[in-house]
Amino acid sequence: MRNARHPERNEIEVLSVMGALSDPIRVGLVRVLADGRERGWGELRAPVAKSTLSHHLRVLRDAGVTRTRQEGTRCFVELRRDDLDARFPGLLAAVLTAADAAGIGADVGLAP
Amino acid sequence: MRNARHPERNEIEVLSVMGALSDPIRVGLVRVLADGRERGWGELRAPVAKSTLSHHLRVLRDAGVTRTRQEGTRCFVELRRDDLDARFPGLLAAVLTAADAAGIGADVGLAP
DNA sequence: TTCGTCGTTCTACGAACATCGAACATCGAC
DNA sequence: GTCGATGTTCGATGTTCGTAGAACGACGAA
Repeated sequence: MRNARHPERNEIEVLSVMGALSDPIRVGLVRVLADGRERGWGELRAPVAKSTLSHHLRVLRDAGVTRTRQEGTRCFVELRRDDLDARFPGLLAAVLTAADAAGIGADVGLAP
Repeated sequence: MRNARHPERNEIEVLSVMGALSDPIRVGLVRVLADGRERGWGELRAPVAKSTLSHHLRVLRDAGVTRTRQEGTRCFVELRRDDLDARFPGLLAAVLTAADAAGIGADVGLAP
């Protein structure tokens, strides 16, 4: 959003990323974004209130996991895969594989 | 830990592991154990009270990150590297590399 | 301008967490 | 049996987290 603080690639901290990826909703969001496509905020579906979804997206953004871009009145979210892979090689892939196998965050998805 | 519950390899959950590895003290403990050697409880040094250290070791154990063995009145702790690598390939290595580079948990060590 | 949409922020609350000191249980040594 | 060492557990405390609803600010459309 407006005061969005996206950490630079070399400012991304592993503890923050681990913390961000220890919640099922947030892992679900990452899974949805894992195809590399940018998604509109309103496209995202999660079993939580709007304010809670905003909170989770903020945690991901602050940790450096996602990037949020504002365009007019709406936002687009994207996974910072390149930055994460460069900084923590193998981490994202490991989490995605495990989450996929366990079905974690399966209740997070996209609008029909 | 007489009632120590060590999850089986296939019971280890990625969210629990991520949560366990999102605290600097616990990451420091994992770094100390990363050489694969089993360590005595009393050998471990961390800037927290004994009860707090016990708590952190329990979190790691419950998550399946470490294994605790009791021998008489003392305990020995060990990293479950094989199980973690088998279940979440690349995860532990990624975290250890990042933690090492950032000096996370550097205040955790071994008795002289 | 007025209205409605979009997403954030504020406020609040219960749950979970990190922390400590004290009390406890267990075991080996004397 | 008694003592000391070793970890765990309990109780308390302050903090952080996940959650929701309400209010807000920014923008586009009518």
